[in-house]
Amino acid sequence: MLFDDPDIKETIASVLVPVAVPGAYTYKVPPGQSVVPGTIVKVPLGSREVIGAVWDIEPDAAINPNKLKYISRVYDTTPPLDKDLRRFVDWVANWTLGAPGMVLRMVLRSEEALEPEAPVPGVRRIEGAEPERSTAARSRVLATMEDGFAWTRSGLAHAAGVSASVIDGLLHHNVLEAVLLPAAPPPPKPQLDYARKTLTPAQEAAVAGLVKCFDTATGSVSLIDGVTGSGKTEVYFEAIAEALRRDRQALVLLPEISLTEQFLRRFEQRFGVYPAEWHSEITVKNRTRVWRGVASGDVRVVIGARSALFLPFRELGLIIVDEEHDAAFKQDDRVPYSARDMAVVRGHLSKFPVVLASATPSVESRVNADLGRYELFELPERASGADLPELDAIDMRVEGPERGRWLAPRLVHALKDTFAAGGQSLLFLNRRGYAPLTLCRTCGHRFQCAHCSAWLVEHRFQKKLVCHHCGHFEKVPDKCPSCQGVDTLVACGPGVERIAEEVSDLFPQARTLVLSSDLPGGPERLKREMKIVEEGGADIVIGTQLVAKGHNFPKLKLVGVIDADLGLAHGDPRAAEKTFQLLAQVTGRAGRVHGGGIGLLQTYCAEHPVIRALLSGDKAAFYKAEIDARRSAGLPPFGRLAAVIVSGPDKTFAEGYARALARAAPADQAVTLLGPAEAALAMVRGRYRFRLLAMAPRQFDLQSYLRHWLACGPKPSRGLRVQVDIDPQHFL
DNA sequence: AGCACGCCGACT
DNA sequence: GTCGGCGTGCTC
Repeated sequence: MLFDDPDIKETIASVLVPVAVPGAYTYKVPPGQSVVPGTIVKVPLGSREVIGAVWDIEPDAAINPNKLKYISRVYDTTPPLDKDLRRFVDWVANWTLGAPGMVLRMVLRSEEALEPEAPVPGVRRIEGAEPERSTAARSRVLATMEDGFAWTRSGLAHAAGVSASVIDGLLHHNVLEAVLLPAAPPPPKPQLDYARKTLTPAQEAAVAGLVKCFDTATGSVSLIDGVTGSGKTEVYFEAIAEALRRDRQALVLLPEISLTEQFLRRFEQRFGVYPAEWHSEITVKNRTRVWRGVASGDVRVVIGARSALFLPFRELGLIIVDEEHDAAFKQDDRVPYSARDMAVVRGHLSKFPVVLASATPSVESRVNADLGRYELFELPERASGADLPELDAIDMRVEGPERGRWLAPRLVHALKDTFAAGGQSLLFLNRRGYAPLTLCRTCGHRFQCAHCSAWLVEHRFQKKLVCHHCGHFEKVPDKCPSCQGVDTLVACGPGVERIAEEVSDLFPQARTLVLSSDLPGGPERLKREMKIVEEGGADIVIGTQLVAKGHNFPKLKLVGVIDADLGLAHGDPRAAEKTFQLLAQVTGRAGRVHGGGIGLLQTYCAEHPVIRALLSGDKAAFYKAEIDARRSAGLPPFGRLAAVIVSGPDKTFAEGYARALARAAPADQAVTLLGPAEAALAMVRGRYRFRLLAMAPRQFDLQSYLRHWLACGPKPSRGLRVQVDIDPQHFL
């Protein structure tokens, strides 16, 4: 036999397996089979079989040849992963200090897609055959089939307006026969000139600039900074059209699944077809279809969540990251990566343009634009010509409401006027529940979470006290657990439920609606209510941060922010930035379509740079203040870096890596290497911008510092975890 | 004794 | 990431 011949050396290949091991494993290639780098294979690993990809066909001499196993299957109908994608996987693994196999796992997320496409079962008329007994339903089916073509069972039932059992009956009586239809045809291609909109001069300029980026042989990054309603989407569409014109695929990354739906619709209006959709909640069938289509090139445009960045595009030529400042682009579990940053990397490796867009860019992107690393396109006006909302602060120390009320008189007046004029108002308060703190007026007892030190938030609708940190909840007791006093508990401070109470008190005739993620009815009800608001079926809406993005509210005239300072006081070094982004987003919704919007911010510190920048509309002032503030706080000035936490048994490797990073970093990147205990302290003091993912269970010091953190956050797990939060721009 | 659970190393 | 081995501690 061929492979017994000692003269013929067996071919071996290194294969990346989807497990957390540092590198590729070596396998023997079965005789008669051939693989190339990128070929997807199935290999035995321990007691199971896993999907992996050939990473290298160089023999690795270090492994005992007797230990080598055979590749058990070669997926030769699936195109091998191309060089750029393999480099990208390695790059991300290297950046996140993760195992390359774990990154590859994100690419191979649809095992079904590797099987050759199965033909679809269908039915066809047997020529000349007539049913013994004809019924109305049967005749409708036969009439529908007049053209002689084969149909799918459910498609035919639907078209003829009968149930599938009628078809089964006809099959049984040999009037129809079962046939196999060729698999679904590729999806229709977007039509470049289907409905091109007239663009404003600013939009045209941005489009022209982006089109030029396609000629940059090295790839480039652009930042579109456009106010809410400035028509960023129309600009993306023209960039996408350019990519398609150049026979390249395009990818649009959105931070949240809930935003995809309206994006899909708008894409359809522009290009006449729906783009492919990719996120964790699509069905297995669609997932398979999109994965295959992207790899074959049949799918030209994908709209997706961060995981879409790892799809095996055949000829990707553009990535657009919408709402680039959004923290949802960061993945915290498994491989911790920032999809926005890794999109920049993927574009760099494959030399195509990447577009970051936001009405409130992150500080690091703004700095990159200021330094000329990114092209900057500004869209300062609304595309509809509507004015930006007029914003004003209500200083609660001067014109606050009476005790026990939360809406300042001026805001109440504005609500009254807006309601009288038939406009819609939104009261924004980023605090779920009725009241953030409950205490006993007799003994001062405060309700605290048993698992962490956070206050318990009263939820009056649900009659519960809930910890918003870890999810713990208990029933609202009828007497104080400390002094046994009856009816002594008082709610302190407002939550959306309490604001709603005040609103129905003040405006009993108005249609009010609370939008908060924790209300009974779940996501479906929320979706319905969003729609009601969209259609103008509510006069006063009280909402938490989920009203900040997504749906467009055309009738919205007034936005009142209840506690504009909320979030500014926290230790989070990004607090100012996050607050600015959130408030700019939510107030930007007022008068978005028809203009004439008003925003009122209730605040206790009207001089805060965030509030001042919001009121003046001078974004540049905000960014300047923020960069200065970080500098004087000893934080890395450009919002890019921060710290590398090293913990776990394999410290040597991570420390070596961290030192190399520190050495390679330019002078403006204060890379700091912290041991676990220092890291814990630094985090408690809010000195560094990093997140803790997990840590080795044996790090006692760290655990005692962070008991609270651990009680609420991710479970400790063994092994090495390192979080690097550094802009990769310098390392490209 | 029997097994549930957590820890840990191995996986080519 | 997943499996299997092993020790600990608790229950039918």
